[in-house]
Amino acid sequence: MHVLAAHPAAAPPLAFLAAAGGVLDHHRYSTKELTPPTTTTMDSNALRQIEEGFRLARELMEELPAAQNEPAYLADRCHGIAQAYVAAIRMLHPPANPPTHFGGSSQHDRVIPQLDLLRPFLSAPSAPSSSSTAFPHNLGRHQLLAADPSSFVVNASPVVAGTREGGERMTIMVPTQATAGNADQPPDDGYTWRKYGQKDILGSRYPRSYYRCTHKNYYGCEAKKKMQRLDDDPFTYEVTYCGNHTCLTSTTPLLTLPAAGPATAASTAANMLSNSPTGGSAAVLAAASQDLFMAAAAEHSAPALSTAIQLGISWMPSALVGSSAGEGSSAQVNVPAASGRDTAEYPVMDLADAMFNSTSSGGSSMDAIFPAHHDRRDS
DNA sequence: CAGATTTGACCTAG
DNA sequence: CTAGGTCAAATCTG
Repeated sequence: MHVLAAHPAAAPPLAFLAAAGGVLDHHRYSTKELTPPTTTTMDSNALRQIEEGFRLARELMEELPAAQNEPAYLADRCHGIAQAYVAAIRMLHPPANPPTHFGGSSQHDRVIPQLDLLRPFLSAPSAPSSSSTAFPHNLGRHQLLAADPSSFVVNASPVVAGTREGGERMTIMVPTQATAGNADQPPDDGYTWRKYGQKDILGSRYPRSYYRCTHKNYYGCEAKKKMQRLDDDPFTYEVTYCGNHTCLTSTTPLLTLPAAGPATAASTAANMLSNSPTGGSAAVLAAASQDLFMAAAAEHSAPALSTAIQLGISWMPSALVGSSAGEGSSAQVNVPAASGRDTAEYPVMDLADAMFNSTSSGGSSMDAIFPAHHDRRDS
């Protein structure tokens, strides 16, 4: 089964939109190209579990304003939601039926412990209080999800700074993850980057690293970022994003789903949970959880899908929006002006990461998948 | 072996 | 000329 994914050029990841204030344009994120659920024969119990998860998430959304200062309560509620989905995962993808993709054995036992990683987000004191906070729209979702929202600082609004190329540039401060083991890396931002240079910067203790989108050669994606540790805080990276992603990477290229089984997309998302290559990463968990919403919705019905979009991308990031709901909701996302691929239908499934980030068996899959764009010029 | 990273050389705006 | 940004060959890695 193929999910063809016409894709907007620079549309922000869904979770990011929600994180930035729950802004979601349902027209932009049309569901028309979803895989029809009619061909699946999902276990009705699993469906009920998914619906239960949606219901709990909806309740939590409604309670959020009142309960925002009750981290323990929120954590419990989230745990309940998570358990509903975990139950669905188990039904859809029992251990006795190991995945054929993402190359691994079932490790569902890891799911629940990973979910606990969400707790720090829920108990985070508050979101950045600046009412002028603006997020880079080309920022991948994982970064927002991975970073402690209390320390996630957008250092500058979109600027046309004195860079050589001009254009949009946004700088954010991203804390390293103390629990991530490898403190040399800031949280994954959901896109795949290729380092193309490193430079010692005058007056800076740490070198600056230059990255471009891994898929530049396939999509002509001009997105770039620079990362540099702060002199006075080595545990914080200053990340400057330049340009928008025009690739299909973070938010769904076309792909081949696992061929068999009643639970294709959902189980794929489940596999992301189970077989995350960066195992234990809250960012990956969050992404996978989001994708689970999307996947479940894709296999459900259109109305449920709408709900899934609203809930699936909202309930977790809302924790990141934080207690200053009023101010937080004022954060605006500068969705790029619609043009060309910007207006394409936005697929809800987000399995690209699974392909590009979660499997090493792809080999020359890019050639097979994107032959028309194969204009690579460098190694 | 393909793709990612490293790193010195090169380019260019100021 | 200098510093920041990019290129590309060498090297590493899975």
